Order: sequence, then C-alpha cells, then structure tokens
Amino acid sequence: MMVLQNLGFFLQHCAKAKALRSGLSLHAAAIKIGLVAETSICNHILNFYAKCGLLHPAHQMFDEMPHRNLVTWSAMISGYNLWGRPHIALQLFSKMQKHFKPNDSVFSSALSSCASSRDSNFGQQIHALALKLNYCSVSFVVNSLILVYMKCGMCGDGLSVFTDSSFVHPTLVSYNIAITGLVENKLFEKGMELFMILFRRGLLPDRFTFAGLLGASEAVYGLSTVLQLHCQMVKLGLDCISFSGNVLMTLYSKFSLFPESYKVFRSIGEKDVCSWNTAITYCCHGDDHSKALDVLREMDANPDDYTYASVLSAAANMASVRIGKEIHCRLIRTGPEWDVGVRNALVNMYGKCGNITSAYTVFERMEIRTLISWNTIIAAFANHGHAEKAMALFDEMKTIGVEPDSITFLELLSACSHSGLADEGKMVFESMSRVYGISPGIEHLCCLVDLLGRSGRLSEAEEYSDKQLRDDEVVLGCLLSASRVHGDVGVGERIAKRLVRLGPLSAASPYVLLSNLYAMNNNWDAVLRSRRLLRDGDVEKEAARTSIYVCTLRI
DNA sequence: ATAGGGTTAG
Repeated sequence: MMVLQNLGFFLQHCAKAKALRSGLSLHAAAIKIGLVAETSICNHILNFYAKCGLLHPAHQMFDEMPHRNLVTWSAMISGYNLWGRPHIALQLFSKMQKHFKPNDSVFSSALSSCASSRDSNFGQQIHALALKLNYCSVSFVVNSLILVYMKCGMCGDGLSVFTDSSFVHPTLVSYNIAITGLVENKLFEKGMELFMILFRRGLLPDRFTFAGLLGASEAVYGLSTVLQLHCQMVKLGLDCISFSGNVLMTLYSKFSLFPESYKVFRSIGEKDVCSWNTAITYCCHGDDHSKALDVLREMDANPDDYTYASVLSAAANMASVRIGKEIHCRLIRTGPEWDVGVRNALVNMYGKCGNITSAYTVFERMEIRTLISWNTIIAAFANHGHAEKAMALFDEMKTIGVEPDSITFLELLSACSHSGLADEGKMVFESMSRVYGISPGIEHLCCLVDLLGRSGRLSEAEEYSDKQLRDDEVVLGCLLSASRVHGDVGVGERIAKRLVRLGPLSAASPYVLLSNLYAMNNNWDAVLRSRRLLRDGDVEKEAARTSIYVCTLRI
C-alpha cells in the first residue's frame, strides 16, 4: 500500500515537472514489481505521458488498461486537449459518455477543445449537458464556456452566460475572458463597459485585464483613452511587469509613439525575451536602427528567432554588411537550429547589403522555404539588375508548387524595370490576372507605367494609366517623370494638368519635375510659373540629402 | 481558463 501511494506521488511530480527520464524509470519500476494492473497506478503513468506530450504511449496505456475509470478518461482527454489535438479530445469525450458522467475537470478540458477548434456546435451540446448535470454554477466550467462562445465569435451568447442569474459570482478571470473576447471580436466599447463594471463590483483589474483590453490589433481607443489606461496601470504597478507592459509598448508603437514605447520598455523590471524583441522591433519601425542594435548588445535574456530576425532587418535597413556578418557569425556559433524566418532575414540582409552571392548561398542551403523566402531572393536579384535570374527563380518556385502573391509580381516588375525589359514587364503584368487570378494593384500599375515610360514608350504608358478609373497621383507622377526624361513637353503638360486637377498634392516632386521639363526646353517663364505653383500649393520641398556609412577595416 | 514579439514590397 505504501509503495502504491509513493509511486503515485512521484509519478504525479514527474507529470508536473515534465521529468521524462524519472517518469520512464518509474514506469519500468511499476512493471518490475507487478503494479501495472492497478488502475490508480496506470492512471498516474498515463497522466505522466499525457502531460509530457507523449500521446502515443499514453494512448497505448489507455488501450491496454483492464479497468478504466473517470480519471483515466479525464487524463487522456486533457492530454489531447493540452497538446493541440482538440478533435481527438472531443471524440473521446463523446465515447466517454456511454460509461461515465463527466466531472468538472473533464468539462473544462472538453470546452477548452471546443474553444481551440472553434467548434460552437459541440460547445452548445456541452453547455446543455452542463446545465442538465448542474455544473453551470462552477466558476471554471462557466469560464471555459464563455471562452468557447467568445472564440467562436458568438459574443452575445458569451455575455448571456456571464449575466446568467445562476452564475452568481463572476470572478476576475470571468471578466478577463469576457473582456479579452470582446476586444478580439472588435467590440471595444463593450469591452470598456465591462471594464468599468468590474471596478464597480469592487474588483481590481490585473495584468490579464489590461493585456486583454490593450491587445486590440489596431489602435482604436484614441490616445487619451490609452493614456488613461496607462495611468491606471501605473497605479496598480502593472506597467512595469513584462506581461502587460509589453502590450502597452506595442500599443504606443501603433500610434507611432516610439519614444513612449521605449520609455515603457525601460520601466519594465524583469524584461522577458518578448520585451527585448518588441523594443528592438519598434526601434526599427521608428527608423532608429543603431538603437535597435544597442538594445541587442544590452540584452540579458537569450536572443531567440524573433530577436535575430528583427536585428538582421535593422542591419539590412542600415545596409551594414559588417553588422550583418557579425550577427551571422553569432548565429553560426549558437546555431544551427534557426527557423525559416531568421534565414529569410539573412537572405534579405545580404541582398540589401549588396552581397548577392552570400544571399543566394544562404537561400540555397535552406531546407524549408516559404513564399517569403522566394520573394526575398527574387527581390535581391531584381535589385541587383539580374532580371533573368529573378525570372528563372520565379519559374523554379512555380515548378515546386509555391503560389506567387502580389508581392512576387511587384518584384518581378521591378526586376524588369531595373533591367529595362519593357516587353517582359508587360507580359508579367498581363499574366497576373489572366494566369494567377491576382488583380494588379495601383503599385503594380505604377511599376509598369514607370518601366514603359523610362523605355520611351510614353503613349503605351499613358494607355495603361488611362485604364485606371480615376487619376492616381503616383501613376501620373511616373508618367510626368518619364516625359521629363524624354523631354516630351506635350505629354508632360497634359499630365501636369491632370495632376493639378487632383487638388493640392502631398509631394513636391511633380512640380519640380514639371519645372525641370520646362528648363530642359529653355522655357524659363514656364519654369517660374510651375515653381510658383509649388509655393502656392504650400508644399514643402525638403533639401535632398544623402548619407553614407563609413567603415574602417582593421587588418 | 486569460498575452506579448519576426522575416518579403511600398
């Protein structure tokens, strides 16, 4: 009896700590002393396997057990639920009902499976069963139920569970799940309402509440609301813990308030990898690439795939092959298990830094390639003026069965543009909708018009732009620029008139182009006129500037 | 039971 209890206790510990080796030797010991016929021991062994994600041995135990009880089923169902197999978990739940009535923990596992597989039908069935068996006052069954409805986008049903009179004491967790669900379903005001009610009920929000409320994929609250929420978080000390602080950082960045985001980062006490990654990412978005690299050097957590992908992108944007190589070396030293995202970022970095050979080597050595990998390498060759290679890679990717997207075509068009291949560009453009069912966007049209214009095929370019239903500032800008290159005042004036009709322009370049066009033809009065237009339009023309990165090699 | 981060173009 003693042995039985102790063995069970140890196995439970192994399951919790995911201690594989110890658990396995306990299983061996159980066989050796002939305890594998004991239902309770078998349950413990099964549970150990299930919690560790070893679903095969767990299920084998399940099949071989002479007597199964509710705990057996519960452990098996929870294992499948825990390790991302919700459908199997639900099948088992159905089978189980022939033998046992579910208890609260089985209910909770099954409902969690419904939530992750977005199975509202099954959820409703379990809801009915829970009502029948009187489990709808147990808080964590009800919480799981709210989660199911929210994940399935049935917010009304979720909220009615929440306000159901039999559910007398919604806990903070219930509020958190409901608020998070409402925000996920874009019902921001409802979420905020519930947030207020929570206060009135005398509860205090925690990190989950704020994370749920602030986790909106877009900044919808308006800055003043965000500031108020930030204040609340400061009061409760939740701004300086990573869990909710990270979300706040992301939110500020959505308002492009990168310095604010960075301040939050600095105030977080124990920063986790994600805090560091978020800081690095948004330094990059704020165009402060060298700060991003400083953050990397200061980082005390272990960098992961996300870190390296972001930081390589910083190196790429600075076009600094020195820093890029430094990071690559670090990857080689600590690798080799870097995922496809990191490798894509490497290819991109070498491409942007002008090292096409290294870019291609990294690409060729990749075992797994995504659409982004192909797009990245095609862009690299396109930018280096190797249109044929870009096209060849496009063919190769189609042969393997990777479906191109609109970005692929943008890059192919840019490849043609960089190499002056007007006819090929037209073919690419035409094939988009005809062969691939992707309708060209305004940016594709710009690229093509630009390409035709540069090749001196102004009338063709104008034809394409006329197929547009309305005038577009950028497309017309391309045409104007082409007429400038070829000194065609007739086309230039016609386009300029259309541009002016669009109203005040956001960019100064069309005015400048037009005046340069006149200057080319020695029409100085017209130059003055177009310059005045620029001033009257209240458009600022910033002085152009160029910067280079100086790097000293020490040999 | 409840979260947060990346890599392609523009």
